[in-house]
Amino acid sequence: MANIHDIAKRAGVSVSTVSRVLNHNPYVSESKRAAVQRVIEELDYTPNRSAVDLIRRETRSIGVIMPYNNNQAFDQLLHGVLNGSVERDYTVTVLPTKYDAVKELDCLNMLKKKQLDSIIIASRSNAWDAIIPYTKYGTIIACEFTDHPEIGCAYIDRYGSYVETFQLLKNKGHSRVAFTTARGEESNSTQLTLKAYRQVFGDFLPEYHIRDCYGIDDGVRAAQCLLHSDRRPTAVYANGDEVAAGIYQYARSIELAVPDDLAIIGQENQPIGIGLQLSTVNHQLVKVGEQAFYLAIEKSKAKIEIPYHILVRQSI
Amino acid sequence: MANIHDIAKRAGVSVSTVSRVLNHNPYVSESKRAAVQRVIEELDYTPNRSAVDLIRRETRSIGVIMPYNNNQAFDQLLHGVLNGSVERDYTVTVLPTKYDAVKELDCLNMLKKKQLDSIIIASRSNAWDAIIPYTKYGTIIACEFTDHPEIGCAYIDRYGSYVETFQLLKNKGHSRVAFTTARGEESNSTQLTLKAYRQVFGDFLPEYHIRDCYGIDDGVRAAQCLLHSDRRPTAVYANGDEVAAGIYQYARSIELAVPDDLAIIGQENQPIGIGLQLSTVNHQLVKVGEQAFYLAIEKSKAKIEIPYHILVRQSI
DNA sequence: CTGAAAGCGCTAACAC
DNA sequence: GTGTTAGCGCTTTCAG
Repeated sequence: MANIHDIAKRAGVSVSTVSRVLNHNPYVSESKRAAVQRVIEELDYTPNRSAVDLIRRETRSIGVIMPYNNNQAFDQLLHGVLNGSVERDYTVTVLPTKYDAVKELDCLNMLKKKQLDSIIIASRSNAWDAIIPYTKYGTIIACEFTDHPEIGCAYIDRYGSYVETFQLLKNKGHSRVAFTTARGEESNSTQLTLKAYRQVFGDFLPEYHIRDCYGIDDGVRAAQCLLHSDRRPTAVYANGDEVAAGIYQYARSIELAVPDDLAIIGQENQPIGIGLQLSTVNHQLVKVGEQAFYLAIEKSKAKIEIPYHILVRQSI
Repeated sequence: MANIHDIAKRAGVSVSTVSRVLNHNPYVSESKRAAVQRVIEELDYTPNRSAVDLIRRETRSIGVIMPYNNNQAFDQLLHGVLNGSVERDYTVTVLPTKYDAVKELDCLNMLKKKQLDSIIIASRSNAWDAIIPYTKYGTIIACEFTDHPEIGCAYIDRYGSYVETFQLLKNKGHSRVAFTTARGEESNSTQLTLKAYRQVFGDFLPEYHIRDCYGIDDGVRAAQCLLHSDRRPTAVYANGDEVAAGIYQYARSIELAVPDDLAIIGQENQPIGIGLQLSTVNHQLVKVGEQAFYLAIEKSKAKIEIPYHILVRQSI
């Protein structure tokens, strides 16, 4: 493969001139520019990206830390990041961690290797204290709120969203309200869900909290646990529309009417919920991803809140 | 940031020795190795990845070309690729093209820039003739069969799968069979679907082919077109379980019984189909992705077929 | 075992 | 405008 010297020699100019035409530097005569351009095409030359990155000290590529990629919510987020990357000609690398804290740190270390300019954390396992030191090596953007000054945030007011949703259910006369979460108390979302629940309803039966919910099948499992209880809940707030769909389906299968016997509301406005006419709260994760991307490339430490919308359809 | 020279100086050795310990070269005395190691920790040193890539002439990172990331099928494939990458310590970059042929070529060009060692094509817009030239710069793996000797393939026998599915429907007594596809004739899958259909049923009513189907809502739309026709189909083969779910739902909403009034079979064994007990043909896209990954890192040009499975559940 | 030295391919002062 | 030159941070002969 030809390099910049080959081009220079063949075009009868210096490497600086070649570099200048490559980088659209205006201080090149039209004749030399044309000559260089011609040779570039003749030799089918393309600059070596590693060499450019090395000397420029940046890669124009960013990473997205997410536990899984086969998850609707993370996928929406990634979609937003990709939208931005296409727009601004960045490259995005997906960094799956499966919630392994050590692996997560390895990913952050790519900043130090100068392999990535910045990293967007869709969800994390490490405490902020363990993450902060890496801000020394590159930009770190969180998709949740944290007041640490070194971290830019594109976040949703989850606590507000959860409180508002539970309040909505309460206003509709529900007092026995169950809910599902993905992870347990180690998760920020779960913590906020619990806090919001207590804020609205006070204490709750532990059996009203179903964990490890990700997809439809988990929703079915949740419904099985919930709907045969003596104190069957009259409403459930699911942590995603797929989970909500599973609950819906199981409820229907045992002849419960939605929303009369059981009100259901999900999250993220996913396709399946649209189809089933399930109410949902749309956290606009695609927008969160887009915003996170822009914060990342601007090396911003701003805290940007993305508004959420509660969509009331047939299921509550 | 410290570099290899700083480490060498401070440890009282040459850069070669530092490089050796970095790369676990056995020809280093224990004492020097220890000294170097200590300084590396003292100075919190990590090798610069661009410099390493530049001189090694490889990046240990691969790209995945896919039109969208918010698509269940591509997502499964990507998931497989990521599985492999975690295992073998590679990095994966997602290259969304939105089926823009020019953008697709730009992505392939990352091989030439030496930014990526190889590229997996999940779905393409360009003809093979336009793609082949890039094999000169790196490994290209396809997730479909092509007999070109320069391209490694991890593929499913789609034609066989489609024929078998249509035949299954025919054996069950269906003669009015409709089907959905994502893209039109420019797509390989669509072409094979049409070919398989003709093989089993001979010619068909154009109205039995619904295009642009990706999610549940497209399934609903397809059902609306299909189910009010004079020659209403008695079965439909959907190009994904989400689409199948949309069809299922609409059918139920107009009081059609599944499978008695309408048989439905989807593809990819997606969560929604499991929930709805829809029959499906599982093309094992995660395995396709994993296999594609291994072909990529081994720079293999092998053609590996991944078996598919027809899962008969309640809907046919 | 160890070190000197020659690059990898490119950018960016700096001098003309 | 243009060329010379000094790196960027690393690996890898090649001698010793």
